[in-house]
Amino acid sequence: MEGGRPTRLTPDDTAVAGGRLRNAGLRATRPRQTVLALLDGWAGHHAVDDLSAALVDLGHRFPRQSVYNVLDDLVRVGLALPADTGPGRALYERAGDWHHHFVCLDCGAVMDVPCAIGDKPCLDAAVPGAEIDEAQVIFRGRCADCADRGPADA
Amino acid sequence: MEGGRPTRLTPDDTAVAGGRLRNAGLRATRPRQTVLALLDGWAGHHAVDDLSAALVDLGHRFPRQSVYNVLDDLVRVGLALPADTGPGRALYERAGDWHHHFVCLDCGAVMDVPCAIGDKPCLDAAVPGAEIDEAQVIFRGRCADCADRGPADA
DNA sequence: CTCGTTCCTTTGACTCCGTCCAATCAACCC
DNA sequence: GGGTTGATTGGACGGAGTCAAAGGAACGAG
Repeated sequence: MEGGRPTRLTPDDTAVAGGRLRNAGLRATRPRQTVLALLDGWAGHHAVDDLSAALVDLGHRFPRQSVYNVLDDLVRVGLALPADTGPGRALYERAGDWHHHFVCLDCGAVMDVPCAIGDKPCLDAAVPGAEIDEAQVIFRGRCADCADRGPADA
Repeated sequence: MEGGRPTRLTPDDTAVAGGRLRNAGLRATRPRQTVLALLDGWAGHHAVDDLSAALVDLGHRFPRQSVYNVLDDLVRVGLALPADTGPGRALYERAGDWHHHFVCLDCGAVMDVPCAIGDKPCLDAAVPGAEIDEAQVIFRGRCADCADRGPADA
């Protein structure tokens, strides 16, 4: 799997992240650069706590609130995406093609599902008068690993 | 809208609910009968706290945990549905036709969106080896009321 | 009807995620 | 290199959901 959790962030990484931030109209502060660089090098879906822990491992300790602030900003300008997987703690992922998510009911794994359309909104709904921005699909079931392990046990 | 919050629960209501519980393989305990009767007579999507408050108004005070337990059981046997609307507090609704949800980004209103198929899974996904039980769609945008109130203000 | 087993309910405290607020500090513009 | 604007920080708060243990109720058998 490409994009495993980065083991270090080079000055280049943060510099690139800074440019992208400024391009998006955001100030290139250290927390933002760091979080964005981390997210860019780390595929998958990550809870705020996981991101915080990863940052600590990389030598950057930020308060919880800073991570929340940064993620809110990144989502607002489209540099990060909130990964909809239903109730529970929020997950974030780096920006990319519009896609959906499959959630395993057994092990909780989350994986991307390519969207047939690739842009949003990719489905239409019969809601009179409403403006639909996006249609997010959550597939639920049992992933290949769990399906192999047994018909329906715990 | 039919099915506004019930103002009372008759002995008949709870008796009927008891029968449905036993049919589903559950013991017909008082909390279960009461919650199920309330849910059946109350269309829409309700948070656990809202249900608790409604129960108090009806003269039934149950601990939070009892409501959680009952809802878990009802969902497990298919007498209630968790209404997927993304991160945040969990919403529940009475069982019925399989459908999706539209969430207004401005006012937070949740409304049902009929599913074209009406059964699950209503969409397919390219997840090799996985068993897909359901595909839940969350539409996001601005509801008719909010769209009328202004182009894109707060 | 009564007993007994099994399952459910209840109680309280606890954990975790996310938010609010005020004060300090840094980034960008000139 | 200052000044202004905006972001970061830290502590405290609230709310949703969970865990474990003890008491109580529902159903079936006798």
